[in-house]
Amino acid sequence: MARRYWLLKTEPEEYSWDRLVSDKRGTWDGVRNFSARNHMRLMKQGDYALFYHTGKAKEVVGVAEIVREHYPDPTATQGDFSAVDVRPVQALSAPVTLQRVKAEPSLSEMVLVRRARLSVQPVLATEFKKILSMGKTKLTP
DNA sequence: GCCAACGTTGGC
DNA sequence: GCCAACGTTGGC
Repeated sequence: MARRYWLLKTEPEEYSWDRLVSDKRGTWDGVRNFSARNHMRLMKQGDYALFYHTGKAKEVVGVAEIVREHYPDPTATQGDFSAVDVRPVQALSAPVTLQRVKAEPSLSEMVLVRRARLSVQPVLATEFKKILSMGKTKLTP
């Protein structure tokens, strides 16, 4: 089964890439949107996710890997929500800003552009590769 | 800080 | 099951 690609959005003040790097592993919880949750439930171990800083930064800063598939969100006191665990794979050599994503014709269909508010999004393999090349980054296995 | 977009809730 | 009202997100 081929690896699938996602995008995880976070306020860096809340949980940043640097924090994930120093933690070495993080729990992605607190998602309270059904569409986002449903995407999390489709994530498989080994899938890659673009790590996107929203708010002030507005840029893709790194690649994370799903290391634990969905389980009940420990922070959800009510409702049916899920969490996954991630680890940092690699920082982008050059962060890719939202501005550049929007200016790139081949990325015009990205969910990030079309449905900006969705916090957990699917990403096409072609889009994922494009972001990496715009970020001057080659993943080292 | 504003506000458009959009997801959720609840009355009918 | 529809849809108006409401709340939240996030880009600008």
